[in-house]
Amino acid sequence: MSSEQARPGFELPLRLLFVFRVIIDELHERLAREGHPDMRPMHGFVFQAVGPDGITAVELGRRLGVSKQAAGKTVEQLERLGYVERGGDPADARRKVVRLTAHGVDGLARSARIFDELRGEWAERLGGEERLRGLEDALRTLAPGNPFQLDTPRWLGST
Amino acid sequence: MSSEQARPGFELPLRLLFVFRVIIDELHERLAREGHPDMRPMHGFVFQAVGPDGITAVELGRRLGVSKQAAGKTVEQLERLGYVERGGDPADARRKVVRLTAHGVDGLARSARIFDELRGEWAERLGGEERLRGLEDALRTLAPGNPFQLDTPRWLGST
DNA sequence: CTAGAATGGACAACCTGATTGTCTATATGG
DNA sequence: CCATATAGACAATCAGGTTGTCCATTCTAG
Repeated sequence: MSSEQARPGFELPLRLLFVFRVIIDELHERLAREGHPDMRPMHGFVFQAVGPDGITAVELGRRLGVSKQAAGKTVEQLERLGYVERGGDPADARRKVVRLTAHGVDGLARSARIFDELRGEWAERLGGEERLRGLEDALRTLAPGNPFQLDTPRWLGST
Repeated sequence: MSSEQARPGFELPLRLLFVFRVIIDELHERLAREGHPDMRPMHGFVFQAVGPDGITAVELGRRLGVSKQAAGKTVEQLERLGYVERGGDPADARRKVVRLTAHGVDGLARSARIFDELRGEWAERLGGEERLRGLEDALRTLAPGNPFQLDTPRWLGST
């Protein structure tokens, strides 16, 4: 009985990207207000990869899906911004371990807190936590894998 | 009665991006099999902007959120790949209008068809067209705007 | 009608972020 | 103990984007 007009197939992917952008923009707007105006969308992924134990440039490159040189340059920038620092590994003189500074830990913690706040707002907007869970579940159903390993940077860009 | 464990706020955005990637990868895998191995994620946006009437480099740049020079370079590449061609505008000697070639129209049509096929598969995976509509509606609720104007390329990249 | 402003396009220089290739130093395992 | 693998540094290069400049054409006020 309903009108059952077909929706175009490109709507879903466009919406997915658009909502992602809106969310990330909102996150970084709030981060900027809380003392992290230099944080960029990619930094969260890097911080996550660095983790509490630190990481080497080579391993970071692997996780992010880029060359070790590219990972090294990213680390240099983050070092300049005061988010990470590099130190030698006493157990292996070849390795230089990248670790989060206090500032980096702060940025990571604030990101997590803001994401959780935002999640509450999304749930409210959708009319309840259940709806939000339903959304997340639907997305998991469509793409069950682990969404973490992101080499996404240049994936989109390549014209 | 349910366990009600809190989900982290970063799950949703990560899932959104991940599903987007999976969808776009699937699209381009099928496009490659159908004679368009050179099409890239960005091309769809460009084709859409070019449209049936053609467009100038300046206008394309505006729509894509990049400089006219960048838009011009993109057009050069698409021209080299045989997707578009440039011709003069008899009504305005300054303008050079970019138009889709037959090959470009074919690519655009196949993209639309594949997206629609994929949409059917997603609906089935989710357990029905209604579920898919619910997903799309939820995304619209979270970010109501027009998802089209995408300057997304370097938005993510900026380290 | 015409002079000045606005527009479309081309060209050049430069920046950034990535890539590959090469080199050295250090570990590791047969 | 030597051969191989690994971590990191350095250099050259590339791709995609930006700004700045210039010219041709069109539009618009006087």
